Amino acid sequence: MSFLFSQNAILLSLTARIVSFSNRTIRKMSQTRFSSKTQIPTSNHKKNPGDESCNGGSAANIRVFVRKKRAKKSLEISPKEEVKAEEPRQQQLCSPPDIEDFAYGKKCGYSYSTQAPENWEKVLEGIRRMRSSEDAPVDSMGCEKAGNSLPPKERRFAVLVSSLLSSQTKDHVTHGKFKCAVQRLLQNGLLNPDALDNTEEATIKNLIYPVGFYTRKASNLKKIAKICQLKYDGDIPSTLEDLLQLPGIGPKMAHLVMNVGWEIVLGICVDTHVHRICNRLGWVSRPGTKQKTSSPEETRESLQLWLPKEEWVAINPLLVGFGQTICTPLRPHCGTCTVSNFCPSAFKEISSPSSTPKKPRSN
DNA sequence: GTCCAGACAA
DNA sequence: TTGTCAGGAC
Repeated sequence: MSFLFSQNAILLSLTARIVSFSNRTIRKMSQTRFSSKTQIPTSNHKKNPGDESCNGGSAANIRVFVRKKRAKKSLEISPKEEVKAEEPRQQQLCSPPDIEDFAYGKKCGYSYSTQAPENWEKVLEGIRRMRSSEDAPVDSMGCEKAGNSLPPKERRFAVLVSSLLSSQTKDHVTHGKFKCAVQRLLQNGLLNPDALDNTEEATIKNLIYPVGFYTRKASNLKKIAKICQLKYDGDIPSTLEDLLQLPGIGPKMAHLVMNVGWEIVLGICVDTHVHRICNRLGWVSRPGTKQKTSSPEETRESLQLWLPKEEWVAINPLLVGFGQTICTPLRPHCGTCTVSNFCPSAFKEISSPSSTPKKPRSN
């Protein structure tokens, strides 16, 4: 009984996590200049095309790692050293950017627009107000809430596992299933790499069912556990590039885990909601054009050039929740959106007849 | 039948 | 770039 209570307590205590984390991050960022490890990792650091030297997380860098990852036919232990040997890094060819320096990209000769869009602060504030009720699925789930009461190493692994399980799910339908899956792993003592590594894939699959793509996720979880055991002493990788080497971890997840697991802000975690909303608002564009960005990675690169770093962590849950309830992919509820007057895309897509925001299901 | 969400393979 | 993955809502 007390065991079950403690499990529930862990899950319940997760809610406070993101608030304290965001506050800590903002405090930390306002107190310190960027160390080499927390460089803003955008391509605006490049002095010329092909110069990957400035940071560990530019979109170009990520594309290189993703290509390498895809080139691997086997998903076994990642060739971390090999990758690093191929691409020796020099630190910081460009000077570190100021948080306020929106023109930083221009300084480095990059062609993305570095102009902060007009009224972006009013829009963000308006979205914050719309989101104040915290009724979006993202407010009650999310990997940042995982393993809050665990020791740091286990908490980081829990964050990684939760990220993997929660991704690629239709949130308002499946977030209950996701939470149950994490809880089942926890209750079976499987929220650590050692146990997970020694558990049959079929068992993991049964425990995480019915989260989306459970078969592939079970397989990836086991591989990740093995890699963490063998290469990172039971911890998770601490750099963006090493995280990207893990099976099933792409740019979005890697940034999320760096932000939440390691509390190191290397970039904005851009998922489909952030990507869609930033484009609808006209906040991002393809380099040298006014066209919409074509991928979340391109959105991240463009957004990072002007959005102050204080907002980098908070913008994801803010826009994800907004995208889940009001600025939905299909039939956005422009009628109830209080910032539609600032949105160039408002009322241009077919709105739902009622124009009322979709309430997330509470399953 | 279409959509969703992110990684991956072809 | 496109299809696949899982399965429920619409």
